[in-house]
This record gives sequence, C-alpha cells and structure tokens, in this order.
Amino acid sequence: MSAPASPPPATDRLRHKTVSAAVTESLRQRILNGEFAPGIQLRQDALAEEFGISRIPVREALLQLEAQGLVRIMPHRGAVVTGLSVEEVEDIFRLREQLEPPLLALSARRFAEADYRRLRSLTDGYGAALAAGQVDRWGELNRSFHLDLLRYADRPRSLSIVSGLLQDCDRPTRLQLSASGDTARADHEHTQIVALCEAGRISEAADLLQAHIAHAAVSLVAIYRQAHAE
Amino acid sequence: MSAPASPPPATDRLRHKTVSAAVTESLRQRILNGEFAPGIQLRQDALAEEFGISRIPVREALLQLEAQGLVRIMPHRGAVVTGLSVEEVEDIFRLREQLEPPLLALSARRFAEADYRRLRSLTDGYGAALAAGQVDRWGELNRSFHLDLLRYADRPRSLSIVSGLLQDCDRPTRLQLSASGDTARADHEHTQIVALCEAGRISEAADLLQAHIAHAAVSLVAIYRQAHAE
DNA sequence: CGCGTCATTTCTGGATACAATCTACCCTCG
DNA sequence: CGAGGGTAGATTGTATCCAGAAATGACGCG
Repeated sequence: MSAPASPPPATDRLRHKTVSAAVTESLRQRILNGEFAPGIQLRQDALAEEFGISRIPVREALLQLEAQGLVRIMPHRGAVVTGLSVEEVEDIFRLREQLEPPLLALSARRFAEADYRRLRSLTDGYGAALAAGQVDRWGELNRSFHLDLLRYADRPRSLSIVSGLLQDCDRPTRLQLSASGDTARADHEHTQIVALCEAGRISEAADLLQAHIAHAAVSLVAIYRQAHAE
Repeated sequence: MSAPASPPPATDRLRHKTVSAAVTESLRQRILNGEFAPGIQLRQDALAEEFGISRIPVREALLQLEAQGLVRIMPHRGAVVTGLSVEEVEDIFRLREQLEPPLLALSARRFAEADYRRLRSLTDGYGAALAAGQVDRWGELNRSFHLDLLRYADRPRSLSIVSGLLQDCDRPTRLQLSASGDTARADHEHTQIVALCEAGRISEAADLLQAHIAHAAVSLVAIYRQAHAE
C-alpha cells in the first residue's frame, strides 16, 4: 500500500526473467522443503501479498505447479498441496529401477574426463552436505547426480520423465529420509557407480545403479509407511 | 487424509466449469488435429478475440498446454506449437514398449465381463472409425483402448506417464499415419490382445502388445522420417 | 551499398477492478 | 430440538487497463 505507484525495484529475491517464473520456483522449493505440507491450501491472495505482487503471477505459478503434480487445483476451490501415497512412491521407484539402468548403459560410453570430474565433484558435495546435515542441498545434489549419469543417453523424453520421477521421490526423501542412516550407503554406491563407469565396466555399473535405486526404495518406503501409519 | 479409493471415471464427462479449461481443451484438440501445425505462433490477443473472451483465460490455457508439452512459451516472445523430432518419437515408442506390456500383465488379471465388453466396443468403434476415415476419432479410440488395457494395473504414476506418451504419439499418428495401410493390422492386433487376455493367456497378450507397439513404431517412424526429409 | 542505431509498433507480462462461485453461519420453520 | 434455506463473507475466475520487452522499419553513417 505504501508504494503502489512507484516502480518497486523491491523484487529483491525475485530476480528471474518473469515474476511468474520466480514465484513458481519459490513455491516449488517451499513445497519440496516441506514448508508447505501436503493438504495445505494455498491462497492466492495471501501469497500475492507476501510476495508483494498481484494475484496473476501467483495463479500462473500455481498452474505450473499443478502441471508438475505438486498441487491440485479445483475450480473455485483453490489449490491444495498434494501428497504422495505409499503406492505412488513405490511406483515411482519401480519406474526408476526400470528406466535408469538402461539409460546409464547408453550414456556411460560417452563419458569423458570432464564428466568424471563433474560426477566426482557431485558425489563429494553430496558427502559434504550429508555430513553437514543439509537435507535440501542433499536432495538437489542427488537429483543432479542421477540426471548427470544419464546425460548422454540421447533419449529426450526418457530423461524428462526420469527428471520428474527424481523430483517427486526427492520430496518424501527430504522430509523423512534425513533421519535415516542409509544415506551413507547411497553415497558409497554413487562413488562406486562412477568408478565402474570409468573402469569401463558399464553393465556392472548399470546393475549397481538398479540395486542402488532398489535400496533407496526399500529404505524410503519403510520410513514412509511408518510415518503414514501415524 | 489418504486419497479417495474410488477411481476417477467421471473426469472426461465433466462439464467445463471455467472458461480457462474450455479454452485449454479447445486449443488442445486443434493442435492434435493439426489445425495448428508445429512452428505456428499462437497469439493471445487473436485467440482471445476469436473466443470472445479476455486474454487471461487464454494465457492460462497456454500455460497448461506448455505443461502438457504441446506448446513452448518463451518469455515475452509468445507461444509456439511444438513438434516432435524423429528421435523423440522413437524414444516415446521405446518407452511404451518398455512400460505397457508389464502393466498389461498386472491389469489383465482383474478384467471382468464388463471390461471385455468395453474393450470390444472400443475395438469395434476403432474399426468403424478406420473404415470411415475419421482420423481424429481413431486416435482418440486408440488412446482409450491402450489406457483401458492398463486400467487395473494399480500403478498411478506409470499410468499417467503412459497416458502422456499416448497423447504425444497420437499427434504424429493422426497427422501422418492416416494414409498408411498399417492401421488394419493394428486393429487386428487390438482384437487379438483382448482375446488372449480373455483366454487367460496373459503373458502372450503382453508379448503381443509389445510387438504391436513395435510395429506401430517402425511404421510411424518410417513415415515420419519421410515427411521430415522433404 | 552495407550496417549499426534508434524510434515506432506490436505483443506479452503484470496490476487493478469487477463478477461469479463457494463456504459458513444464522435464522426460520416443522 | 433438528433440518432446511437464505444471506453475508471470503475466495476464486475473468475483464479491462497499463507498463515493459522484443520485433520491425526507417534513418544516418561508414
């Protein structure tokens, strides 16, 4: 209300190309971080006022989030943050088990020195975030690592699907696996997958990737079941 | 709370309660029908005037279409209808080959009389549309048939992915396979898949489904390559 | 004659204002 | 005392209007 007429350069933290995209990203992070828990209703007016903008970019952000499956919009009834059922989580991990290993086999052939350096730096950062307990950073690095493994698979649609799967299993992971001790094992497996690729033992790397995803699945599903049984 | 156990069968018949949703559906149909060819730029103002509405619902519709991958929006530069490259089409069919057969194996066990009736009516309508040369109806029925085959797989995320794949390979199919004679073969294979399921020979049905998708893939990719080489 | 620069024009992105719809509470009636 | 309906508040959906970015064209300069 104080500065409606003056062009507010007060878009401090909203420094993207469009306000809509910035709001989308911000809301997405907050949902993934658990600040907006499943079931919570997101009101356009409140969000608009909080960001200091009008409701239009908020609406567009919510639409994009709905497309990504993070919220559900019902006409005239607002947007609600979606949660994943145990069945959905299991399905997501099964899909990852099915999709990622063959893609790795395709991609790993084309790895060069620079790729291995990048992958190692990701696993290093992963371990560091793990030690520091930075759960959100951990999830981000995990997703980057897995996507980077498949980078050269040359299957555009497959990669976009896997990317979506990673995002969605990232959310329950951040929320509930942070207390689990199984992340160290994941870290070790990541390192080993890279080493196998570099040694040219690609099919072994693919097998390990599948086992890695399966391990993460059982660990996460167990915790997820426990949390949902409450 | 957990998700309602009742399946959502009423999603398609639901009347459009908002202008935005109606515009989304209309534009989607027009893109799938080829009225808006890939590369065409969709201007908000023109569409709004054509529909006799303001630009806001048009913008939201375009956002939803972008989320579905049908258009690509670049900031301040408008929305253009996307096309699929040959690599993407191949990838999509490979994914379908990989995903659909195991889902059919899961789903087919639960088929009851009513399901077989529905599937047969779909194949019948398919053949009829084929004979009548109704390409758009054909594509719609094909998609319904494949999704109906997997209806009881109980893999929510898998089904939503397959649904997206079907929509995207439906578009090039409608545009270019209409002239091909391979649709009769597809029709026959559809019928046979249902028959195998009904006879309890589920793994054979899954194998045939995979072969069916593979056949469609080689046929479509060949035509697609030819059209793109011109 | 080609190219860079600037103004105009067009279109999209965002803000404000208004209308339609849903929710909740209260009042009346059986 | 409970059920049904109606009204008021809140919240979303849409229209209109304004500002800013990108495409287009003309003009001047090398």
